[in-house]
Amino acid sequence: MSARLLLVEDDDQIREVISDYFNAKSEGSIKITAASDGDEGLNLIQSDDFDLIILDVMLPHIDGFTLCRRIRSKKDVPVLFLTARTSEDDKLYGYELGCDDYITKPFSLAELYAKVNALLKRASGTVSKPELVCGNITLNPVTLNVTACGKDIELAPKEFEILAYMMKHPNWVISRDTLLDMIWGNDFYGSPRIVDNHVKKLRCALGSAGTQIKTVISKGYKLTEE
Amino acid sequence: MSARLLLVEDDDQIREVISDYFNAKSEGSIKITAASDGDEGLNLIQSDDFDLIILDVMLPHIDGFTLCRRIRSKKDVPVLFLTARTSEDDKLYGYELGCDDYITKPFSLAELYAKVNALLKRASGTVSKPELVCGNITLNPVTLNVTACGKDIELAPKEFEILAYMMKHPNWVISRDTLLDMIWGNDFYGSPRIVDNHVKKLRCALGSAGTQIKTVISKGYKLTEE
DNA sequence: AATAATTGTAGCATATCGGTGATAATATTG
DNA sequence: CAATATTATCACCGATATGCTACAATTATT
Repeated sequence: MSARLLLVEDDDQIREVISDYFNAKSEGSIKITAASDGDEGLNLIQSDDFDLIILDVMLPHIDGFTLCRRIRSKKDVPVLFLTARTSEDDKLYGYELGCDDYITKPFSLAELYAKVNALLKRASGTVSKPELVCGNITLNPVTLNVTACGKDIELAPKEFEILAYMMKHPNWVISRDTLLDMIWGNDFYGSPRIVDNHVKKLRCALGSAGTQIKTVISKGYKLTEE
Repeated sequence: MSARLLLVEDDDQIREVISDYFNAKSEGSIKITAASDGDEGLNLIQSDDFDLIILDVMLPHIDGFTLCRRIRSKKDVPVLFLTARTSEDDKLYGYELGCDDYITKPFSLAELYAKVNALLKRASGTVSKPELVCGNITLNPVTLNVTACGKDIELAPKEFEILAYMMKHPNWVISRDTLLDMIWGNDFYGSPRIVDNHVKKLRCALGSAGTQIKTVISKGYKLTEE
């Protein structure tokens, strides 16, 4: 899958960091064009086609939401907002996000990358069913796709179900018994150690994102964003 | 299920967006009445019955927590706070939530909708335990997460149980024997000094919030809000 | 039916936790 | 201030929980 992104961001440093990261991580399959202000961004949108636009809410001269509306009047392209937490909360939450999404600063590049991939996939698909995202992992309950660090992952059924349950309850400490109840059902009378086993395989399958599954001794497991 | 909601929020736009969303989504089964300031809200509460109140913490003239206390003096109705993240965190933590909950901006309308439904269900049903808060410490009996000064804390089982017991009885002086009974059970015949040991580790784990556990000489321990 | 993939079991290695006792530090009492 | 009682802290080792591996049993696929 190849995609073209437009990044509208006034801070030179951030622009560069994001561009570099995406170039390296996607190995060229994602191409980023950068604009430093709204006008430049609008011009690029008219002359080029993009699959996704990353938009800083705080831009000089024009704010991201206004720019977004202008973009929408020309093209129907998904927008991912970059926003600082306090200052733009109110506007953001009054804004009808539609099929868009937002990410609040500070954020990790990996997180941004994961979210972008999720949005791209969502946009290319049919329905805009919300995708579960937790740190570097995404799980789509409709398409049943799982990605870790932007890459597609194949999971065995049990592994998938465990991950899905955890993704629905991020940061919850989930006991082995709970998992046995929810996934195996009431008619399973084996040892809870079986959960360990599948969790182990799940961690492996997730690669470096496997560390997001934390063990909480004597309690169970917990899926975290890091 | 049909429910009446009161929304107290000064921003016209937000009020409208929320009202519209709930009307559309619930297909009329949830009726929202909106108030733009605290006084109007109080009047409505006296004249009407509501199943849930959504309260912006930042209101002109009066803050949400104060308003909430006044509401409580009249009616025992669950309250959902809307709060921006950084600015109101401290107050929120110090506030005894009771059967209430809060949601931080920015949030999606779907998220708010889900939370409201959860609260309504909880209120109509029996009980679902809310998060315990004491000073800078929070403990969620459902997710088993513990935070101190806003940061997630990892606790060993015994430490967790001791803290949980104390959080359920803030400001009580709890004897070592009581803790031994409640946590170790009747089949423990060692020395009560063991409690000291775990309390020590607990204090360490809590970092600067560890000072909230006070020793009451010859009596036991006490968890305070400072 | 044969093969492959997945699931469940068992056991050992390893990390973490819990309890003990001694000693230091602190508070209380006379 | 000295004597006493109470609590804090530490290091140690046994107990417990988890990670990991290999293999058997089951199920799905061809």
